Amino acid sequence: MRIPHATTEAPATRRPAGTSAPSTAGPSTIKGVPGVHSETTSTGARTRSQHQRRKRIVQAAAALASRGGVEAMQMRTVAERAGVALGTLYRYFPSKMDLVVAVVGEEIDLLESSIERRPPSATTPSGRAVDVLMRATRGLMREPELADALIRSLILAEVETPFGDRMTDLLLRVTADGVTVRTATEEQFALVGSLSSVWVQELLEMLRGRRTHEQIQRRIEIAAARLLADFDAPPSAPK
Amino acid sequence: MRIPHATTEAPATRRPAGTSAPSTAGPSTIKGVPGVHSETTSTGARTRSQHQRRKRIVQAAAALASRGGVEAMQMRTVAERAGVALGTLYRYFPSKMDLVVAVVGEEIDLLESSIERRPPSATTPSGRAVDVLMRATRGLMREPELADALIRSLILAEVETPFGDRMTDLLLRVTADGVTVRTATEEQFALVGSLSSVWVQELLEMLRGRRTHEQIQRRIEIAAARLLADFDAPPSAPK
DNA sequence: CCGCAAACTAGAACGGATTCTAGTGTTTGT
DNA sequence: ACAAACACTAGAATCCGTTCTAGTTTGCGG
Repeated sequence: MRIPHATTEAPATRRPAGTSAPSTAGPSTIKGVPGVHSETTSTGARTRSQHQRRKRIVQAAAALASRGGVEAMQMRTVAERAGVALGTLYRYFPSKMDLVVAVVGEEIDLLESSIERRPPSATTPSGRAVDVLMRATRGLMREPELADALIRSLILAEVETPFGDRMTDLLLRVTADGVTVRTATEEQFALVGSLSSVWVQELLEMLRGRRTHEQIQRRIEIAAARLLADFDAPPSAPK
Repeated sequence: MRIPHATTEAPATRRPAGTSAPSTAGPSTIKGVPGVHSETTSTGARTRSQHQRRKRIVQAAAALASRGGVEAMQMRTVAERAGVALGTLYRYFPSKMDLVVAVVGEEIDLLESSIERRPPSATTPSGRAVDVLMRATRGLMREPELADALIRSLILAEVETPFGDRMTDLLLRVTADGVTVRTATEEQFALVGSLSSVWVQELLEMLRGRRTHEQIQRRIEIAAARLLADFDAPPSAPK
């Protein structure tokens, strides 16, 4: 029998030692959780312990990435810090990128709730859009290494990109009152999406050290003023 | 600033060991190398042979990338196909990314000369911009694997890449008559740059299979109409 | 022709992501 | 309670980018 390597802070797994189920808050669509092929009937306790394991992994990953960027976030190290075996880490996140995406998800959640807590106060739609984007920029740039890792990885993602889409949705909500992804016209969607594209690229330029905060703000303002002109003063509505 | 024509690089000295440079020298750290960019046969055979070697390398890389993408473009394989040793390959291109950048450079050269040969015929600046961007899109999508590899790699690049900049310059030239990177106002530059950003992101979406050719065209048109409105009908100069 | 320095070659070595192996708990169905 | 199924672990193995080593070739100045 193997002795539990107590080297890390979380030996884990021996005993889930959990409390009563708190009804598992949070997003139920967990991506890399093992045991997917099993029917839904299974497991109350297992799920919880797995939940915690996953959480520890993501936390360890974020901590490593926040200083040193992706390079510092090595799979072996993440596994070690999280107190799981490398194979287990790969069971939860089939690739490094999946792990990065998970970390990003948390960041976006943060921004979203921040905006709910304190909505943009500008009077014009484009003003509110700029507000949101600059707030997102500041939030991301608080941990440049992390931001760098996250942005790049998301752009690379083969499939779904929760980033651009969620940001577009966010912008849509703060610019056009009551409009959501489902009710927006093709044109509205394209325009807000374009603004989001511009922001992403500007962010990248900033991470490359080719933009200052002020330059980004200026350029976003210029782009927003043009792209969202119809939102600010709808042509169908007289002034 | 350095050279306007990065198409002629030459072997440079090795970069320092240790971690990969975070944001140091760009892809073309040119060091004192016998007149490579000169057609003059002064120093003779060596230069020419190096030129050819470089060409063979880039061709081999492009050929490999055009099917199979970046993954298929393995440094060992490139070296083998080009008939050079791995060490030599690394002397010419200090990293895989530098090689990718070189391949992209050729693609952009192609587009540039195509545009010189047959300039966009639309009457409005935004129309010409859309023309150029769609032509670039078609050109790139002719080799989707290659395009995918190139675009992603370039966006990921730590350092500056000639991609966005050259495209922006190109757009500037076809939209505002006689305006170049050096003479454009900050606003013009920001607007054209934004359009370029939108295009890049749309291209990415297409590569992800989330856009058709027509959708891209539509969205680019929408964005261009707004972003380049002042170019189409300058507020200061009545038509 | 000589010798030097840079460029080239073949191949080993190294590092990090990803995969594979074998074995040890742990959960679940009956 | 027992066995099949599954989650986990430690560690070896593999793949590919990059670096390093040692020896060979090439071109140029003298």
